[in-house]
Amino acid sequence: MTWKMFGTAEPDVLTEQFRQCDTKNLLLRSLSAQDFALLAPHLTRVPFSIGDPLSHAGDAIDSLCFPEEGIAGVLDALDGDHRYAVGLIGAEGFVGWPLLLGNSRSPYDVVMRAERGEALRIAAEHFVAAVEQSVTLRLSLLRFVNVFMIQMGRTIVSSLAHSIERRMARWILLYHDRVRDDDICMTHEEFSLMLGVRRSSVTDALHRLEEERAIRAGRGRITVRDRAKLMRLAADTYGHAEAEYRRLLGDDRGLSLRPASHGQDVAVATSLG
Amino acid sequence: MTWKMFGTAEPDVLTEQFRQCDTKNLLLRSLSAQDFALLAPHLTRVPFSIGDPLSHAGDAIDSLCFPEEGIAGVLDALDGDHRYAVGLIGAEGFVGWPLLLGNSRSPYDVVMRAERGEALRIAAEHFVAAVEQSVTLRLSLLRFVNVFMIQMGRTIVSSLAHSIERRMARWILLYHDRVRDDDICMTHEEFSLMLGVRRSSVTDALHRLEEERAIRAGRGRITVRDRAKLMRLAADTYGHAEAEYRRLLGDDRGLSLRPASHGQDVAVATSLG
DNA sequence: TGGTTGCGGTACGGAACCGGACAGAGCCCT
DNA sequence: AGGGCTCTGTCCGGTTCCGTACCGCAACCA
Repeated sequence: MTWKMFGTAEPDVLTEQFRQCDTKNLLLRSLSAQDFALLAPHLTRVPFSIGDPLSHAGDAIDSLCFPEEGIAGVLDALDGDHRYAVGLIGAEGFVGWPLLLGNSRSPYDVVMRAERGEALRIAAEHFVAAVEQSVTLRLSLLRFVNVFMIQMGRTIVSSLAHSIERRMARWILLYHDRVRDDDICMTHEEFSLMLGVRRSSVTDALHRLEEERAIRAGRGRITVRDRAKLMRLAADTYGHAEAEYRRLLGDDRGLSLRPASHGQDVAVATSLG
Repeated sequence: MTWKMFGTAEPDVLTEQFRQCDTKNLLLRSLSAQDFALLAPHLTRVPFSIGDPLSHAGDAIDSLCFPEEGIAGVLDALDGDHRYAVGLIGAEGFVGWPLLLGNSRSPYDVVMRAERGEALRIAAEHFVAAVEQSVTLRLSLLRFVNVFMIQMGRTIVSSLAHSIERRMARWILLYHDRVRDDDICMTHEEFSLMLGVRRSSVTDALHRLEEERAIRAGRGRITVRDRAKLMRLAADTYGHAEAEYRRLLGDDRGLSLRPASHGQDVAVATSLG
């Protein structure tokens, strides 16, 4: 009797109606009941595999996704060869925000970066109709856009000012915030492409983080071992955007990203129970 | 009988009423007459000197600025020491967008980066009231926010992928787009702080650009000499955000940033005549 | 006119990181 | 068990860029 019953196939939208407590997307859960009701009739749960595109740079945005499980990497490309990560989006946000900003075409590639992802999808026309009806709905979604901009700003300054090791610590934390357990499924090669560094530089940086006992590295997997130490290593590259998220979208609604101290995501776990 | 009559002191808001053709801010000019009328009664023209803050990180946003002359540098700080540029805003946009995104506090320092700046200022409460009244007004402003996000994304990938020389070419173009003549007033020291590189690296990069005859360098000033060559040197770090601006806010209203080819800003000049 | 200050040019050693390459180690498939 | 593949660990020289320092020059001011 959990949401899993909707999981695999795409059901006829009209026959299913999501309840707000059925979704694991924090942004949707933070909405008022009325605002959620504007979106709910048009939501469809869809599965994603690693590498699946959620949106493609230059294409028209015909639907938006509210991730429930997994991580969406937002990538910008230079002339089509390498693609670099400008940010990450998980269950705390949504993909397709340019539509909210009056741009019907996606400026970025957005790609599922976890082996098993799930998202609630809504068609663009229904989305636009809903946000035009409700000021508060629009505001909640725009607040997430604001937080994402802050995350991008941090990406800029950390890439300008800090070593690969510190930036790695930051990205691992960004991933860790958005997965259930402590495992991050990603190869050094994928990390290197997203961070814009050499593959073996990733290897070296991970070794140093491992020596510090902050993580454990396996083949195609990184396990967070000491989150507090990672945060110390990431220093001021991490935490600002997350605090803004809590301030703007979290506090008064009992939601949060993974809490500052190490541990399971209590807020989500209890509110799901 | 030009707008200059309003220039120096701050006049009593109620006694002056801007006409749309009186402003040099491209965003305001692109609005419909009705949308402009919502803002106009509350606009005040204010002068800025180099270094003047338009907004301070963490502070409440009590007013917004639509630049007419000069350039606003958007800076993010790490723990208070160095500040790094994440983007530039001139007459094509406005400062204070977080308010539009449901955030009443500025995430960034915004500082005037030209010796003589001017902007139309509006109090936050009047701004909010106006954008809540008009969907089209809100959309135009949000479109600018969208373009600014794209500019930030480009800042990320260029800082990850490209040499100082190329990134310098990009920033010079970003400045050049936003000033009337071909002179950019900035010391190597200021450039180095904003780009997050060593001061003498700026000197070296400028020398190389000068050898290519793309610019001329003077004391505290850089003069654009061959814009086309600068664009070739900047490669794909420049042009994407600008094209999006034209697509979303320019084409159908006869506005544009400095055109792709070398020359004076014809569109603005003629529409002002 | 001469001092003061800030800006620009230059130099040097060292650190970080790159590009490329290669070998071993883990994993899957047959 | 063995073959093939991907991922990881490691090494090389070379380059970019940093940190620092020093000096000359321009602008400003008394």
